Amino acid sequence: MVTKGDETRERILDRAMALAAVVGLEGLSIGELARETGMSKSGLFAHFASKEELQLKILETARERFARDVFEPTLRATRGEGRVRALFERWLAWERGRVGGCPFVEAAYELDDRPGPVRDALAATQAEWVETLARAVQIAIDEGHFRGDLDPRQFAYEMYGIFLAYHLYHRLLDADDAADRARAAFDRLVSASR
Amino acid sequence: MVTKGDETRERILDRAMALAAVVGLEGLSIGELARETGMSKSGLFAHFASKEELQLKILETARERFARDVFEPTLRATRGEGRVRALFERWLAWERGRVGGCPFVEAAYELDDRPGPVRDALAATQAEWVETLARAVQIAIDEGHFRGDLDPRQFAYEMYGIFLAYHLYHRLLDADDAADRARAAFDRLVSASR
DNA sequence: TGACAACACGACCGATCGTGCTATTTTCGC
DNA sequence: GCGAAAATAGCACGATCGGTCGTGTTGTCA
Repeated sequence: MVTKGDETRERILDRAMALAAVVGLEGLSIGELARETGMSKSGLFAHFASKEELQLKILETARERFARDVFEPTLRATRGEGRVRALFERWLAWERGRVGGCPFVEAAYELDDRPGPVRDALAATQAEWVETLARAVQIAIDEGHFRGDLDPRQFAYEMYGIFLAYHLYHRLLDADDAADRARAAFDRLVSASR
Repeated sequence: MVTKGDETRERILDRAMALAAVVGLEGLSIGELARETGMSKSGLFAHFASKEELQLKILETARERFARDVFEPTLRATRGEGRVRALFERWLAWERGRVGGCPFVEAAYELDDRPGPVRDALAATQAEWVETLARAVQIAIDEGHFRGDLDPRQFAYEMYGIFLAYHLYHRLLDADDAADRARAAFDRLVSASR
């Protein structure tokens, strides 16, 4: 059953995820999180043995929500090119929909040079996501929507790049044509793949 | 003349830039930087009035070196497509050549949601860089290397995306084909622009 | 309803944070 | 080589860091 503890735990992770997207997984402090959630620091430690475990749990939570909001809904959409397009649009919406942008991207550039279990976990989820993208592209090839000699992993690479640029233009440069540019780039990528 | 103070100042900024590329501009601590440079904390503070000023100086230093190592050498290269290609290659080399990757990229995703003068300064340099790229593309158009109806800013956007993906694949995913993928994507972009 | 586990708290630890102020050393023009 | 000026160290500050401990409160189930 779902106990009281599970609920507060969820509440904490919810705040923590939003906070981490702004200040980073490393910049997130237990004291600040306690203040934000209206709890005591020691109250938090009852749920998470250490800051590192909290960071891992944040990533895990983000992973679940990403799967729920971005990936899974596309399984009901058309296979092939339609699904690839749906993945892209939902990915953009995922970034737009949360304060601080995509927590994975924020963490990626923060942790890329800091060895440890948190970095490993993050790298694993991102590698998994890249594979997921490549698989969707492969299906589009099999369906005959995309060229037979198309490299699915190269497609995933470029798709990721378009997303990263979108993130930067949107969040740092405050460019309001960021989404237009992203879609234009993606359309070009798709067209060249047919 | 160049005094003793100027030298240590340079030395400090050198270390600080490398350090910040790993732990971030915010994660960089005065104490750690003092230890790294073999100075006392107060000794550092004689050079920088505050941590924020240090961060600004780090960005300024990075900007100078980027201009010197990436941009300026291309001015002597061919105009047009050749220069655009040279910019891309030197950009990749810039990332490869320093521990922690490109300090601008690291800072970009760290500061995008933290208002303040440091974020503003960073956003300004990146907007400037994007404009520089777009200008180089415009020249390639004028030279007849690229299509007349090509949007230089869209080109710059996609070029930036390819770089960002390269950074992520290289640093986080440890993909050793990161450079190959980047060049393949860039070649595709250039070909489609002719 | 009573017993027990789950949960949360306040107080506190040593370390480090960024940042002052003052004293000492080092450098450099004369 | 002397004296002023620049450069650096020493030391202390309040705040906060991640984390521990003992205790009280509260929810859950027999």
